[in-house]
Amino acid sequence: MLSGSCIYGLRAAIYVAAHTSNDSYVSIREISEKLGISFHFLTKILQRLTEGGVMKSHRGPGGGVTLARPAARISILEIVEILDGPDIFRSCILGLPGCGELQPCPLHKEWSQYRERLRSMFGRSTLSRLAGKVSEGRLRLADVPGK
Amino acid sequence: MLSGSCIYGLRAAIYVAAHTSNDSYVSIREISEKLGISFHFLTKILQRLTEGGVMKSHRGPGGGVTLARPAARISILEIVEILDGPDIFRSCILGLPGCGELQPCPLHKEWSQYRERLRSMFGRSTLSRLAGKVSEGRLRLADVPGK
DNA sequence: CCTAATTCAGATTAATCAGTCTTAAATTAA
DNA sequence: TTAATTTAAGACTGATTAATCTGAATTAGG
Ligand code: FES
Ligand code: FES
Repeated sequence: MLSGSCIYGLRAAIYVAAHTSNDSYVSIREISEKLGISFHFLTKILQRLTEGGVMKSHRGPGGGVTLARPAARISILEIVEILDGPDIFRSCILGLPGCGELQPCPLHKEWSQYRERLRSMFGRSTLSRLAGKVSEGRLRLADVPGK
Repeated sequence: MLSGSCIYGLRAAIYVAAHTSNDSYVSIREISEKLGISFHFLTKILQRLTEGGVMKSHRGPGGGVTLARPAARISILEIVEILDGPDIFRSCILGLPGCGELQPCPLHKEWSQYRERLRSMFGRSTLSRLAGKVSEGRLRLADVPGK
């Protein structure tokens, strides 16, 4: 469903939202260790989120990344569209070009409906709500829960 | 969402359902040309569908593949699970192991709901209904509609 | 029996994605 | 100014998937 990069980016973003307060920076090294993601790989993914306007970064001691906006105004839809491209919510389930514009495929009616629901569900899921769940509840972001 | 092989397999299966009557065989060459899919690649995909019990094949002149059962009793869910594995409707959206068994991730509640809806939608979509749409309506299975 | 048509099987290549490694640039603090 | 810390950038390797190619096995028809 989602690419590996996208999954890592989402988990990292939720982690940052849950572990940052008033614009403090979290180092990529810490995120990679806590979530069990390769450091260098994660660096590139977070760079793309920074370019995409979801995060901002700072170099040097005490640096790292943090959210570019309040977590309540960042949806996972935005992150998914940055990392996997905006077409995953627009493309044909049978891989045919021009879904919605040209002749539909036999699954178009059902699929486009479902696709739109998933999109809006992603749009409603903000980082603050997800991070809140992680902080308060008994939810996990990594295989071995390292808090 | 679905792998390339799976998309090809679905389109081919719908094509067969729409172009076969009372157990006549359709050659893989014909399917590959009409749908614009590499012949040898499609051969392997249809082999897996044959092993999976969805199709049966016959060699020699006049041979080819055909559905192993009436099209009304083959759902695209079955095809997807053969070609992409049964886990795509069971796995965590954040890629964590043990979805539904271990601690849930922050998106589990929403995701597992939509996942189940998609699964049942696929289960309700039989080859006969889809092939019917293709035959009667103005729907397409290939980029350049070659009937 | 012979030939053409066809699926089956395996090896090989190409492309994409995931992950690693090395070095540079920026920043902070002593 | 120097050293330590951190992200940025790019080259490189490895794994998985997609696609191609070659040849064998099976079958129908003359
Ligand atoms: S044309 Fe296939 S889903 Fe829209
Ligand atoms: S644990 Fe993530 S979707 Fe179930």
